[in-house]
Parts: sequence; C-alpha cells; structure tokens
Amino acid sequence: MSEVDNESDVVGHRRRKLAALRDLGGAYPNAFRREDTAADLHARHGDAAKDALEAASVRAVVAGRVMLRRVMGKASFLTLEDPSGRIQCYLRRDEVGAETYQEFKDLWDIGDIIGVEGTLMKTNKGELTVQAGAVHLLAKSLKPLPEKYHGLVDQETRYRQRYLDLMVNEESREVFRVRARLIALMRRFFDERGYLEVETPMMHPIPGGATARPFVTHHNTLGVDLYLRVAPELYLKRLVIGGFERVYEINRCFRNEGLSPRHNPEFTTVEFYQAFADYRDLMDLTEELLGSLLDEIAGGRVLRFGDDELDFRQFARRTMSEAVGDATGKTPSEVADPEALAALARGLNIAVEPHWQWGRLLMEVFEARVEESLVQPTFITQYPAEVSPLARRSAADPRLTDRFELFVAGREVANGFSELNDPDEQAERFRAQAALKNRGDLEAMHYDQDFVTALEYGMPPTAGEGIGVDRLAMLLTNRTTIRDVVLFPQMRPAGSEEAT
RNA sequence: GGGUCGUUAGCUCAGUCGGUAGAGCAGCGGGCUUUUAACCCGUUGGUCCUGGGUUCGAGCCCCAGACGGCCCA
Repeated sequence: MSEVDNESDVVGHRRRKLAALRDLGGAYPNAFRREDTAADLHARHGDAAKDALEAASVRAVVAGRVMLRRVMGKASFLTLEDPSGRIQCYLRRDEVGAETYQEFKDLWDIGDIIGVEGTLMKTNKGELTVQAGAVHLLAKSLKPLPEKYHGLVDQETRYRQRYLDLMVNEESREVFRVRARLIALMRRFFDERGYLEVETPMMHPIPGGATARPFVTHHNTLGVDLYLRVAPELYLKRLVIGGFERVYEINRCFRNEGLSPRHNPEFTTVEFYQAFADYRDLMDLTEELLGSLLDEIAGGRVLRFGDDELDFRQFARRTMSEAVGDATGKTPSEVADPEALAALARGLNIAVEPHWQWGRLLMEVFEARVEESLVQPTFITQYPAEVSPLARRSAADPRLTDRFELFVAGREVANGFSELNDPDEQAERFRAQAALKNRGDLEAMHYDQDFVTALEYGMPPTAGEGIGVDRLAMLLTNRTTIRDVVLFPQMRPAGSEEAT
C-alpha cells in the first residue's frame, strides 16, 4: 500500500476509523442477511397510517449503502440505498445503546454499507422509516462519494469509474436495466419462434461476415494469427447448412475503427437466420420484434427520442435508388447512370475511386445524402450487389440484391437479406472482395474457402439479419451516445502517450 | 485526421482588467431525540491537466502536448 503518502484527508480519516473498527472486531463481516428491500417495504407499508403502523409493530431487516446522514446529539436519520431504492432509518441512542450510537457517530460515514434491524414507523412528515433496534457496519467505505445532490456529472469519470456513476445516478442504473430487459425480451421473442440460441467463435482464422477492419490476435500454441470477429454471419450460415434452420446469437462483435458517439470497438448484435424465408419475411419479423419491444419497454409504439417523435406503428419501405433520387432531385435514369452518380459523388466531396462501379457510387451517395435524414423507421431495400458480397441477387435486376437496412433517427439499426446460397457465385464475389483487398481496401473481405466448401454441401434458401443491440438500447433510453448504454465503454488510457 | 469547447479542493461549480485562489456539499471540532439536499457555530483542504514561453508578476495571455465533450471527415 503506497497510497498513504498522497491520500486525501478524507481517506486518511476513514483509514483511522477503519483501524478502530478492526480493533473493535472487524469492519467487513459477512454474517448479516437482508430480509427486506426498500421497494418492497414501501409497497407493502407506504400507505399505512402512522398510528396503525406503529401499533402493528412490523419488523424490518434492511441493508444497503448510506447515502445521506442527518446526525443529532442523541438520534439520527440515515438514508439507506439498496438495489430496489431508498429507505430511511432512524437511530435513537436510547434504543441502539450509547456505545453503538457513539461508534456510529465517530466511525461510520456516508458510503458505508450497513445493515439495520428494527421496526417500521412513520415520521411526522409521513416518511416510512425503519426505527433501528440494532445496526451493523457491513463494509467500510474509504473513499468519499460524489456530491450528494448533484451526483457525478463529469462524463469522463462516469465512463472510467462506472461503479461511481451507478452508485449515485439512478438514471444511469435505469439505462442498464432497460438494456438487460431489451436483451431478455429479444431472447424470448426468438425462443418463442423456434430459433435456437447458439454461440459461434469470437476468434476467426479468416475474418468475415462484414466489410470492416478486424482486430488481430495470436494463438501461441497453434502459431497462427486469429481475428476477433467482425460478425458471426458465416458461422451462423454454416449452422443452417448443418440443419439448424433457425438460429440466433446475441453477442459481441469487434471492429477496429474509430471511437465516436455511435461506435465502440466492441458492440453487441443479435444476428438470426431462418431457412425458407426471404428478406421481406425478415422485414415483417423486424417490425414485429421492434413493435413488441416498444410495447413492453416504452408502453407503446410511439417513442420520444431527443426532439423527435418516432412512430413505429408503420415502417416505410423504399429502394435505395428511390431514396437517392428523391434526396438529390435526380431522375431514375440519372440515378441508374454511373457517370451521373460519380459526378454527384464528387459534388458531395466524396473521394471517388476509379475502380468504383455503379453500386458503390450509389451506396456512397446514399450514405452522404440520405442516411441521416431517415428519422422515422424506414427500410431501405435493393442494395447494390457490389457492396453486398453475401447477399442474393435480385431476380429482377442482377446489379441489386434482396437486401435491406433499417434506419431510425438517422442511424442504421438493422441489416438483413436473402442469403446468397450459390457456392459458385459466392466464390466469385469473394474473389471480387479479395481483389479490392489487394488494392489496399482494409475493409474488404477475405476469400473464405471453408465457407464456400460449406455452401457446396447445399444451404437451403435462407434469410438472415443483424440488429445493433446498442443502438436499440440508445433509442429506448433516449441516449445519443453509445457510451451511455455500454457499461464499460472503450476509453483512451488516461494520461498515455498517443500510439502512432 | 480537422475544427471547437472544456480540464480549478474528494464532488458540483465560481474566479472581474494579468496582481499571488473562492463557494456549496463532503471532511474535521462543537451543539442539537422526528430529520429528510437537516440545521447552527467554528474549521482543514489546491501539481489551477502537463511542459515550455511572454511578463516585475500567469488560473487568466502565447506555443506544444494529454484526456474528455461536441461538430466535421
């Protein structure tokens, strides 16, 4: 322990108190058992009349962290917080004993974890309170809590020391309760529909399933580099080939890209696959899923998000070409013309690469001009094949695929398509991606022979989709920063030199 | 990567024209047996993010850097 030199006065005082507590027989006992929670006591007795409650002499045994203290000479009030909420406790010297009361006054602090056994009462102001018969210090807190009224505001500290944020900011706790509920509801949704929950590898010998830069790691015994997965897609499709015709996975993906209010290098998706279905079935399913999530969590299908009111009662569906045409005022034939699109892209300050074809140009213009304007839930369909190397081509136009993405509040929330199950065409698409990679495109896909081999055994016609869980959580908790919905967001190490 | 704003006591924040740093809460000492952001009296506490520079003098001005927020790419 080398912190003695630089510890603050507060910590010094508390360490002395801790030493005194140790002398008295221990400051970290583990024998106390809570019998009642704050919320439960409020629910059962919050409405009771003062006299009736005292006449009933209801025993209560609570435990939690001391959040507030109002100390008088011979009696004190404490506000105790447990995971369910807060409950006030009342300590009278004459009831807990002079020795204990003195110990409480001298050695206990805000932030300590304590247990209180006593009887329920109501104060003159009508607040339900545990009148203590016995009190126990259960864990000494050596560090001062953030300010009792303003809480912890500093965003950097809230992210770096999330436990402090959770300790003092109820809104922050609520965000993560909603997130947990969201995930539980999604599990139930897929389980009820016969999808099998599976876990596929996080470490891939060949990164695949999305166009994104991967993290690289190394397996010592095998002597090979492995990639943290950018998507589980190719493994989930192998499972469909194996006969698990409905599968889903809720877990982390990793992408080696910048940090932003919308991007954390590790993020959570739910990805699901269903044989004998196409992308339209998945759009219907997505509407059903989001609708039911909103019903359960937001209590209805209209959601307040920032200044917007998002209406999930109806989802728009438009093709990418239509959306680009509307946003740019171009005619369908202009949108279908690579030269016109290239000119449009340059006009938007997009660094157009000479090898980009029509599809890539359309996608780039879409991302630059349309994406952010899609506030109400909107499916954009018919993505170009050039930017969709795993998706099935549209029967009507081979330049397009039966793919969609869902946008809400200007953010991509879901991406799904009818799967490409022709092994020869998949091989061809991989070759095109590999060619891009050779040109230096760090996000292009690798050629995955093992996956092509799997396809050669025959994959039933299938549709698959991924939904960004963090982004859903942001929508449902009205947060504009992914860091607010990730418990421990990635941060630059404090005070480090910048890596080159 | 660029722009911009921020970083001051444990926390939340002030800090005038460049003149030697403050408040509230927390802490410490005292008082108070129904308080509730308890209250009353007294009081401790500072690497003003870091490193340079300008100046008689820098929390404040200039330069570089770190970390964070926001905007853009």
